[in-house]
Amino acid sequence: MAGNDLICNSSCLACKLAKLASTSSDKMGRGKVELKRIENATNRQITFSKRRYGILKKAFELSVLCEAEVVLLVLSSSGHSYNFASHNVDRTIARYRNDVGLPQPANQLLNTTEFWRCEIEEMKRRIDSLEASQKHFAGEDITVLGLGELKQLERKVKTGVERVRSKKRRILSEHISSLKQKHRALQEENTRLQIKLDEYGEALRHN
Amino acid sequence: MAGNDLICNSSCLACKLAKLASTSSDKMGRGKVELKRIENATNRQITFSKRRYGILKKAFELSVLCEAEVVLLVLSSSGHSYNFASHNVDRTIARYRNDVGLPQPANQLLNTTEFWRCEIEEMKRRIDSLEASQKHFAGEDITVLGLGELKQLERKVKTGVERVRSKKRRILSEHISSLKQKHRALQEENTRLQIKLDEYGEALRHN
DNA sequence: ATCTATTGATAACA
DNA sequence: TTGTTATCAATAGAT
Repeated sequence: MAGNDLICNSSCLACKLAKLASTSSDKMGRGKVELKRIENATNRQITFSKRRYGILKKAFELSVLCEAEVVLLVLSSSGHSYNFASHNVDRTIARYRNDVGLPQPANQLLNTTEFWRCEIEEMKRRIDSLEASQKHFAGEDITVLGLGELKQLERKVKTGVERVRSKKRRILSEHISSLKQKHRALQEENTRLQIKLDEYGEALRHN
Repeated sequence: MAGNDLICNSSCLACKLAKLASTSSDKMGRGKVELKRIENATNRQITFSKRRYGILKKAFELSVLCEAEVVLLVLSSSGHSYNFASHNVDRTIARYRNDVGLPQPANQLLNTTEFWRCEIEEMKRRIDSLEASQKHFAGEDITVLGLGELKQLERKVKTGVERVRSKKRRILSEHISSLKQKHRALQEENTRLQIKLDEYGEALRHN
């Protein structure tokens, strides 16, 4: 719920979008696309270009067709910024603030700034290292690794595969046995019905 | 041209949209719709609702798929406001201003505390997700995964193993061939030395 | 960038 | 308004 508030401040329609993320998958074009971060950087960039154009067009159309005041800001993860404004960015932002109710700025806590800087630096390092080993698990960017590291990595990844496989097998076999059980139940039901039917026919013949 | 500047501040892709207005007409759904204000108020309202939902969805998808920071503000002509923000409206606006090179309005500049909060929250989330998938790669904590996710994971991990193995093989074979080469070199050296030695012995005998 | 097979969005209608 | 459907638009993957 708190998460939704972050995503949507004044329109509850937007809140539904958050739910969409977990339930529906996005299919478009030739393939299926899960509604989650596109991992391949190249594809992500291409999709970004295409969809960015698409949504800017939509924003423009909405403003023209429905006489609405629209601002769209898009910042890529690489830092580029793109925007559309039907009227004027600042004016629309001002209006939006007015509608939402101006949040008054809080005092700046200069004392903690340095602390947070460190905190953030640390987190960034952690993210970098995690991303690196993530890639290594997938066999990417392993040029930098030496033979010892490779051996260690191989061991880890191998047990990973084993565990994933056994888990998958277990799920599948559970699925299968549940199906078998259902099948058995249906067969029994069938037999029962057949007996009833036979009895009925017998009764009819005796009349 | 001046009109285009109003519509698009930093992205020239958006400028093309203005040209679209005069050249192409928008067809969608059952009928044709000219790209101009819908005169019928009822239809305008209906279209506004539907397209508003559509574009909010697009904004959401763009932010998720491409890891972009997106803000969409829509103000209807009747004064209602709707918005979507992938992260936080104020933060994104601040970044946008920074990118475009505009000075931050004073009240926003002071609000950096909130900005850092968001930043840190985001990093924490990223770390959590990375740690989770890290564990998944190693076959830990995979109880939470469904069959589909397991299959996907298996595929990734399998290619990971393959790549790590082939890299290891390559390193080993390079190592081996370098050893062989050294061995060959030593053998040649040996032969040369032997010849010298023989010549030397020969010379001695003749004296 | 350009081209299609597919899926998505939506105008009109109910 | 909410849903349905016929059509056109957007776009994922391939080139």
